[in-house]
Amino acid sequence: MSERIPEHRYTAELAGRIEAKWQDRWEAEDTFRSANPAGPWAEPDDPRITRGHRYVMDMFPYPSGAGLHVGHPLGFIATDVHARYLRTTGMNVLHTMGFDAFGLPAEQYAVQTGQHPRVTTERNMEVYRAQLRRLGMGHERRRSLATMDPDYYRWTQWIFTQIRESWYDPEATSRDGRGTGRARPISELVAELESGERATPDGRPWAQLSAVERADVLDAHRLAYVSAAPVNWCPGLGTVLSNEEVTADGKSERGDFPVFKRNLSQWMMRITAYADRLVDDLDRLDWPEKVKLIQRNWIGRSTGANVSFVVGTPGGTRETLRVFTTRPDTLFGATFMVVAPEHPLLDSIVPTAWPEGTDPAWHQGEETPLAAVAAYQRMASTKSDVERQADARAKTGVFTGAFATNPVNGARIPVFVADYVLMGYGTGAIMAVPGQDQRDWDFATAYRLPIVRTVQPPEGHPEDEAFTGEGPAINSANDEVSLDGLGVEEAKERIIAWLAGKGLAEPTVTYRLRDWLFSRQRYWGEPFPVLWDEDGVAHSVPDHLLSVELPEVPDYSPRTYDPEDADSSPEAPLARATDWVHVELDLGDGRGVRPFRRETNTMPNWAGSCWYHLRYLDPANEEAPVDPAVERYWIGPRPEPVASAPAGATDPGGVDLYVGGVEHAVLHLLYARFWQKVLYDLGYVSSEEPFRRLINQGMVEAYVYRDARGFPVPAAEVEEHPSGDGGPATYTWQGQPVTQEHGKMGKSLKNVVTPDEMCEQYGADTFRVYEMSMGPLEQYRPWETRAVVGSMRFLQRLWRNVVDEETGEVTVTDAPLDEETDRALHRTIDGVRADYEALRTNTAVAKMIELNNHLTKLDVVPRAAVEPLVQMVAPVAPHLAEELWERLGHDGSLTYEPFPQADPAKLVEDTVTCVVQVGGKVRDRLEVPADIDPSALEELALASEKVQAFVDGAPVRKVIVRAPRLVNVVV
RNA sequence: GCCCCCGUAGCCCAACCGGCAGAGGCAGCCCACUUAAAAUGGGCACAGUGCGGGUUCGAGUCCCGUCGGGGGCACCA
Repeated sequence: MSERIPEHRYTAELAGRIEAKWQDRWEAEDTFRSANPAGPWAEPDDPRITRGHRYVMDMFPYPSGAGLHVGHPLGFIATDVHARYLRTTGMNVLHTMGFDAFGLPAEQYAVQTGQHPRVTTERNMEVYRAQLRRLGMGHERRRSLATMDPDYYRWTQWIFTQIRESWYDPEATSRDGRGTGRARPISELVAELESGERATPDGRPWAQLSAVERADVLDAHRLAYVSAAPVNWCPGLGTVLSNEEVTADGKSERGDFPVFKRNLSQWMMRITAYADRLVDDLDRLDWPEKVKLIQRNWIGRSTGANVSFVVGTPGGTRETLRVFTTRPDTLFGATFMVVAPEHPLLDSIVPTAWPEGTDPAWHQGEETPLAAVAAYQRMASTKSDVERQADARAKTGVFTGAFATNPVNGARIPVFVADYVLMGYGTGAIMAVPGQDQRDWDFATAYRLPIVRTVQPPEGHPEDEAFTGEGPAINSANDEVSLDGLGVEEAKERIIAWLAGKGLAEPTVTYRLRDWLFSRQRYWGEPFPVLWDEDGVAHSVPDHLLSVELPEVPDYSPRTYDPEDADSSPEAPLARATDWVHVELDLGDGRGVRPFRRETNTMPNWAGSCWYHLRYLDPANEEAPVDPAVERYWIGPRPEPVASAPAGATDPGGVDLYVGGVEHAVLHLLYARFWQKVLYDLGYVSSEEPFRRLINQGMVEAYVYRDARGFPVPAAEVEEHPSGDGGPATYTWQGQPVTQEHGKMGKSLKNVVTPDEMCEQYGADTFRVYEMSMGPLEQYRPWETRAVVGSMRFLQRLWRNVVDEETGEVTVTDAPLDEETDRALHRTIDGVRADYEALRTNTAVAKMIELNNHLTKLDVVPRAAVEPLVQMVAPVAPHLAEELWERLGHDGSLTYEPFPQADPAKLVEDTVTCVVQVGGKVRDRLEVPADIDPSALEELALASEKVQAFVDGAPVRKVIVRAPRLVNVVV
């Protein structure tokens, strides 16, 4: 250490000592402990219980082997600052941190290093814990959890069992009595089937069904069930994936491997049963509109009607072809129909020969329709979804040889098969209305099919395009009903009513959302609490036998394949643990000890994060995932709905503040909402939503510097050369010019900066202040190490305002504040409180710097000003604040010291500067009493010499007075 | 193709209900301290709000168009 640096200067080194001291102290004193009203940790007498409560939460991290870079803690610091602020208001504040320890990244890292995932994950968690501790996080340690702990996943498995042992009854009254639709125990369904109150699918009495048949009936209702269906198979990851985990271009979200559709038997969760509530309840949440929109798009609710068409078969019988349409009003314009290549009706309606007189262009060069359809199906089946989308422009298809009858006009219309119709949406069949749908128009043009407009396009609408807009119906009448002249909405209502009267249509809602594929063929996840008996019937593991612990296996790495090998099949690593798989158990169902085979799939990593917000509340509870009274206290509905909620909405409950990245807009946030609603329906929780308020923190980006070849160069070694004339700066690396751009922070871009480096060079408090003053929490912002020094200087000045750098003596005076300082102090308190309240930490820091700079200019710093400042700084720079607080002569932590109060009397100025405008332009400024009368002010303004000069004798048309700040003279 | 968000000093960002464009920080320049440099402290300068219209007494703020950046959905019937 250089002897010229004053001994008691606030350097990184001193900051480091202070920070370690207070971190030890907080831990030893359990400073951040919050109180529970009930459950194993009940402390109902804690005075905070009745003073209000706040639950502040972060999306917990994956403990990856790479550790944290400076971008990761941004949200964590923001919630820590907010939670620390809230504690100064006397409230009971819950803020903790856990780990999303299961899942692909942890497993892949373990595979790379050749060690058990538990070992590497434990180690990574230790690194994370140390890094977060070093940043001064006020997390409540006893509430921490990791999803891989058997004590935790015991309850994940328990919840799975609840979901599997339930079914969705759309007729049941909802729990709040305001609507219909609720999950109910499967036992109630069994009772209905047993008593005959509800008929079995084929009408036989329940008692006559075999065990397997009964299981099939129940599986059709269970909220977690096994189904054989086309799923996303990702050979590169060796597992199947949910729709949410596949990107729009058909790659795995993690790893970017190709994904193929394979028909496989997999576990599903019936999230579609909750589609309506998942959409509707978004209105009751205080979430970014963007995230709500993403969820609405993903669920993709669309209302319309199913309409039945009659199709003749080669055997002379008639089949019904049902289509889904959002535009039943255009039915008179339906001139052909299209079914998806996978449509089951194709087996029965395709004739052996082409009908007389059909256009040879429809035959695709095939001798018979059977051959043409088979060839087309073959072609379509070899194309992946991605390829089908890539060919989106060119419409292909073949005539099936079959004709349907348009129910409104009896027209005989041809049925085509084409891959622009998807089996997975609606009914897999459409009525094609080329006049009002551009895709149908394109197809009709290519196949020379008739086009009838049934909505009048406006003038100037191109002749060769479909018209999809609003307009009066035309060409839409038969003997019984006419739509002509009606608008789209009225026309829809009238035609549906007419069709419904004949049993040909019913209003229908369809969704883009599919059921959630819930099984994975990986090792590092929660085992399913499911046993298969010798008949192939699945049974839930009884609750008292949970948890079903992950077995040790000789090789836990999954079997992965050539990423392009679409024909490979998943193979669960747990299947290799044969001793674990085969068990003999008594399920307590009266059938005694029987042999079972354990389910060998594991849950996706989303399972653990679906309910961790509940477990944080009551982590030591061994009777339930969470004590109901504890849940109700912390996250139960509040009396007032959120501000953005529509009239009449009630508060759904949930975490008071949840902060995390927007990348979980679907996935985690959708899945967690679904589980919460099931648990709510079953009566285990009082809150209908997990997260009442959500904020997406922005990403910390970093500058990327590239050389002439375009390769990134180490950002830390780049030199900046400001241009003399105020223009943009230039940059060099080792003397050669390099270009600057924004990018992510990452190893390959050579621009990673870690929080550990920042603590080393500046201290954790400086790092926290810098991150919080870079801009609004939601915003993306570039990291700039050079700029961190500004935050350091602020804390240094604050230190110096209290402590003599040479002697270490406290230098504050007990003299009263001068008027200016007093006003500045109260203005700052008022502003900073509001900023903390609204999570505008960047402007809070600016206000504190301003006050501190003012104090710096005084000869001696008054205690009465600097003590409140230290308190205000505490949420962002907690260690420094604690240290100064102690040196100022206080005992104990200032964590719970009440936030300073602004005196309203000191916020109002005696005199203010009034701006006088002439024609909207500022022409004069007047010092006036703050409570000046508007007419007196007007008089004063008009009397101003400068105003007189600009008015220049012109007649004054109007004077706008906004006392006391503004007068505008209009001439 | 459709939808959403964002454009303010060289850079990161403030600006409440439409009312003086600037709170704070970085970089720059000057000064003090220093043998010198760094660090530190003090001071100074810098934009009329991407662009074009409109509403208004008055627009960074509201409306329309346009350009640029970011994101979501996409043969969804």
